[in-house]
Amino acid sequence: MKSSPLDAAVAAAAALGHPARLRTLAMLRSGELCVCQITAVLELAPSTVSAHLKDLRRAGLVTERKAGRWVHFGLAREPAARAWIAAALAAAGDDTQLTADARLVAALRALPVEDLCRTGFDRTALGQDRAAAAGP
Amino acid sequence: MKSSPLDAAVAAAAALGHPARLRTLAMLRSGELCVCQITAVLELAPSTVSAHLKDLRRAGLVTERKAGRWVHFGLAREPAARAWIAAALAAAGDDTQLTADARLVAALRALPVEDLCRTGFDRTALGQDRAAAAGP
DNA sequence: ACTATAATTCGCGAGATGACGAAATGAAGT
DNA sequence: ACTTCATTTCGTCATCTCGCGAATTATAGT
Repeated sequence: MKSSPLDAAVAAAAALGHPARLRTLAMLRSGELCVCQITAVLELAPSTVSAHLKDLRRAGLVTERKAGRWVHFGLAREPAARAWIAAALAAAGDDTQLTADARLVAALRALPVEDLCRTGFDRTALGQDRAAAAGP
Repeated sequence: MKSSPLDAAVAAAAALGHPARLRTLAMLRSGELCVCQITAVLELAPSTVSAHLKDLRRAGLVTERKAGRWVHFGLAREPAARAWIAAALAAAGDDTQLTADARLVAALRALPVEDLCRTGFDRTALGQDRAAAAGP
């Protein structure tokens, strides 16, 4: 397997060239997330999200950490990866979609992971107090 | 027109996610080039190169300047574009393909454009002093 | 006008990509 | 062992991408 620097750069750029993957990277800025959390935000099938995360990992943009039943993903810490992500997110800037995702992620983090993965996430509860969302 | 910052970033990344387009951007670091010059280096059909350049232009990574019969392309000067290109070329680093392309471009620039576009470029003319370095 | 030619557009075929649901995998909890 | 459930893998389908050659457009020179 010969993977030239050019191929690596092309792979990284291609991985960034999809809204779901770019949104995922933006979400991970606030810390690690498990697949079900990312799935809840993107509103895609779990298998689809898993495939996207696989792409990001193969491009070296993301790290994978298995913790029991869940798999947590985080931003890769290699300089090349950080440069790519910085460039991409600087270009995306203050996109409304990304900021909405970030808000949703913040709400998600306040919930126990188990509840989220089981039931999905009720997006209508966002505007209100988080305690209400944690209720019945 | 519905072009969010996220869409723009995705488009830019997708444009970078192809070896021919990334090689083109690398070539343009040394200055403007016309389509036939880029075609000579990439060794693709003119229609294919034209399509790639269209992609790069629509992504805002490249500028187009018509000068008589020829169309000259150069790197876009917008900050966002420069950031993308810098990130990509830093990641590609000192790729052998890119350096070979750069050498070929240098030779091309020494020729009058008319001769090049007419006959294509005889790559064996480079062979005298460069074939050993370029490999078989 | 006429020709030559740089470049683009068009149409097509082959292959890659992205979405999904169903089934398989693997780690906890009972 | 059995069940539960988060995640992945697999099969499939629709769509997009990339390459080419042929036809078209546009500009320069005669």
